[in-house]
Amino acid sequence: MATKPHLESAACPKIVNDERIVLMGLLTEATARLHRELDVELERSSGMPLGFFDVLVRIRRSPEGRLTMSEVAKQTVYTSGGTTRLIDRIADAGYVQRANCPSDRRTTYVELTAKGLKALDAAMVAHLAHLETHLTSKLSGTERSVLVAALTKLNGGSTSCARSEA
Amino acid sequence: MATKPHLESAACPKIVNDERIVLMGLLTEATARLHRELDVELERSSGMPLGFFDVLVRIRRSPEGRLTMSEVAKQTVYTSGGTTRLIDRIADAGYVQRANCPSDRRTTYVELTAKGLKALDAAMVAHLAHLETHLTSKLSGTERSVLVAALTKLNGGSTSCARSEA
DNA sequence: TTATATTATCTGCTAAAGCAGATACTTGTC
DNA sequence: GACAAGTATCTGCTTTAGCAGATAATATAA
Repeated sequence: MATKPHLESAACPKIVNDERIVLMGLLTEATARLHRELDVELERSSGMPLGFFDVLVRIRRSPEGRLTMSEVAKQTVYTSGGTTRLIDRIADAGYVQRANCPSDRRTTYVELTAKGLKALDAAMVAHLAHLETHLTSKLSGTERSVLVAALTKLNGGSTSCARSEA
Repeated sequence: MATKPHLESAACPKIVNDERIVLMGLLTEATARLHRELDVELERSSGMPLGFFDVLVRIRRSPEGRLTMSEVAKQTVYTSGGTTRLIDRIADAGYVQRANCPSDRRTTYVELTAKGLKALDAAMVAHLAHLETHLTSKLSGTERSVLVAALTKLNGGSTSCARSEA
């Protein structure tokens, strides 16, 4: 073995640099890196994992102040089982609580506790600074708005917020 | 208990819709969703997990046709331990092999096997079609290029490929 | 040279997340 | 009303990834 590198590809020499592949690669890499950096910093400054923060923000943003388990799952792109345990952990930390839905006994609401709201407000301040450093300050205004528009499209047009009139 | 929703936030009512928060949320959600969809489809059409594919592409794209473990870790944003096991799995599947570095006995190269190259070529065809469906067809040409530029900046300017002359 | 610091990878253990099936409830049809 | 189909959530089990420390090799300094 110890095959010398530089095997020749059957199909095409540099299809790996196809725009689509490159774009997806960049998306994956940038998001993962950002996630890593922001999680470390948020945990350090506020003691809250980024995964918790994401959920709290989405609940806070919801018109009713609460989301069903399914809605959490959809927005976070977790499976239902994953969501169950994620919410378990956030509830163990005291930030959210489950509540029954009177009209459909299958569904469970997740809502912020007073402690969760307070923790969210505190984490928000720190997190905005971290975002400024790692995300927004590195992009121009045009880039930011094109990004928002493009990512919104990718998410199917609406993302629980920030729906423009177009 | 059973606290009524709509607690009032101390800081600010709708800071959760701050552009920075929204942008990050979109990035996370879009990437996760895309990853999920593409992984399912690639696995179905080529039997290859997207995580394997990502690594194979990056090795293929490297000038030497091989990457060190550290380089794989950096590009995939995995820890060193995570990378060790990811490469173990890809090697178990027969797609890559480790090779020694003669000049530094600490470093290990990862290179494609003939089987890996073949599998990559096959998966590429299918994956490009999936990317077209879920990613590029949903965006305008301008959006795609702004995205590439912006994400490249976020990754620190160079991403092992696609460096423009600017 | 010898000691010290740094770097590259791997390992043991734990936490997190997926999958598939279970349970409980609701809806639609006859 | 009763049955079939669909939906919402949870559980058991397995895979994956992180963390922190181990090992080994290299680089730096005295």
